[in-house]
Parts: sequence; C-alpha cells; structure tokens
Amino acid sequence: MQNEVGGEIADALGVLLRRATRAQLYKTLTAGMGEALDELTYPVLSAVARIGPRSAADLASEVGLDRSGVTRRASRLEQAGLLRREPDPLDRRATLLVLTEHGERAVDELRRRLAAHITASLTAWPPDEAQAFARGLRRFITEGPFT
Amino acid sequence: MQNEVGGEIADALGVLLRRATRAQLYKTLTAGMGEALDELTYPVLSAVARIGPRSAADLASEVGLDRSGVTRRASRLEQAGLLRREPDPLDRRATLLVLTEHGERAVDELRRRLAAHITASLTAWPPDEAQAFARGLRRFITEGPFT
DNA sequence: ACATGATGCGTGCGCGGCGCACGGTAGTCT
DNA sequence: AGACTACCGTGCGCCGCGCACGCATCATGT
Repeated sequence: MQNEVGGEIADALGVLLRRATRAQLYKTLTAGMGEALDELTYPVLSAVARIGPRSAADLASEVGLDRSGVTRRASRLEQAGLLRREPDPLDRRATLLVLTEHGERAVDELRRRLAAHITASLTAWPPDEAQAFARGLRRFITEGPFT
Repeated sequence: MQNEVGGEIADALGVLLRRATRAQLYKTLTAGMGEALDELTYPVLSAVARIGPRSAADLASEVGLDRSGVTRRASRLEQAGLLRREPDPLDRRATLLVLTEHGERAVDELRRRLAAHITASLTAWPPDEAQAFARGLRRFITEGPFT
C-alpha cells in the first residue's frame, strides 16, 4: 500500500527532527569558529548564502521564524562580523542582509565540516544509493509536504 | 566526488529541519484531538508507541531532551489521559511511561494523518522511487550521523 | 543489619528565544 | 501635500529548556 510509505517517512522524519536538534553536534563542529555561529544562527547565515542577500522578512519564511527572530539572530551574526546590513538600493526602508567575506568563509567551512561528518557515516553505503538518497531528499524538499 | 553527496544532504537537511519545525502543520493536523497533543508532546508519545514503555530518562536521549523536559511533556500528556505513569516492577525508584488506550488511539490517528499528508505530496513520485527514499531515510536514521 | 554511595524521579529557578505589538521611517497613490 | 501602506528594529510577556536540588530507592561493603 502506497500510504504506508508516507507512514514510514513520517516516523523516520519524526526521529530525525528530534535527534538533529541536539545542539551537541554544532558545539563540536563550530569549534574555533567564534561564539556567534551556533545552531540558531547558522540557518540564517546558510539561507543568505543559498539564496543571496535578502531582507529579514523574506528570510523569516525561509527559516520558519518570525521577522523579529531573524533580526535578532542577524544582529548576533553582524556583531561577529559574519553578516552586514546594507540598505536596499531599490527600497530605502528595507535593509538587506549580506554575507561578509568572513561570513562566506565561515559558512563554507562549516558546510564542509557538516558534509564531511555526514559523508563519514555513509561509508558503508553504496555510492549510487547515497546519491539516490540525496536526490530524493532534495526532491522531498522542493515538492514535498513542507513547501 | 563522494563528499559532495554529504554536502547536498547537509543543505537539504538544514532546510528540512527549519521548515518542519513550523508549528502550523501540527496545529491543523491535531484538530479535534485535544489541546495536549502538539508538536512538543507528540515526539514523546510517538517514542513510547515506538519503543514501548520506558522511563523518562531513557526517553530523554530518544527525543534529544533533558529528563526534566520529558517529565514535563509527559505530565501534560498524563493530565490529558493519553499517558499514564506506572511504577516499574523491577525498580521502585523508576516510573514507566505507558500509553493509555486513549493515547494509543491518538498516536495512531495522528500518524495516519501525517502519513496521508505526506503521501498526498508524493503522488507525482514513481512508487519505487518513493519507497527507495523511505528506505534510505530509515537507513539514514539507524546508521547515519545522528545515532 | 546497617551505613554509604549511586541512581532514579520530580520540581524550583534562572536564562534565553520566540511571537506580538508598537513607534518611526520611507515609499505610494490620489 | 496628505493619507495610507509597508518595512524595520525593539520592548514586553510567555514559555520551554537545562541545571541543580531534595527525596526515595537500590546496591554494596562491613
């Protein structure tokens, strides 16, 4: 029955969501990268790196948060020199959040560490199966239940 | 390069984790199932349903939380009649968290709704691809980076 | 038997992040 | 020009979390 696939995904996602929010992993992975970069601020930084400079309001929907939350997280990143606020040339009310040079290096480095950490646990997987999983995951993001 | 697979998974997981924590979905899915069952308490209930009666301490590692957090969430579920505390016959210090009849029905119903919601967004997927994704996800849980 | 340390639970406390609402500023439209 | 809308940042109250404490129970050694 096709519906049971949805049930399996629901169960697995439930476990995954809970386990992945344990802050310990970020604690170790961000060693020596400054205090501002943690499991709360990284999604903001990563989103800017992924979709480019945006306003806090636009990022809010992206990271599933209120505008105020994005603003505060961005302020911490700004104070650490990873992010800078830049007035939108098209709309002087808006302020765009832009990665600094330092921020780009930081997000690259942390992404590399995350990738290495994930890859290390996938050594037993056949490469084509791992790629199929990654492809399925990406598709699940774009056209799955969380759009 | 194999490492890029890890990077893709890292990115997709980052997005997924952020989007899935939006409480709106649970708000709609738990309609008419009582106030106690929400995105905070369901992981506890689901874990008990999955691995059977356990102490709060054991569940803590399962849901990635402190023992006190599990205790509080369990108290809400207990007050709603979905869960009951039962003295461990082997160790009278410990109290096991056990699903009530009502709790079993609730977790079944919510799981069914979640599965239906996920399945509905997978209609465009070829069935074998969806099954492969579910299988990969389960494997990713058991032997992935979050063990 | 009994004292002692270890382990279990539940709870009070302080911290911190979140959403909401407000004021201030800048666009927009008539 | 003036009214109306849209956007940002911030103060406020709420709530969940982890930590640490007290109490109860088990395990162990004398």
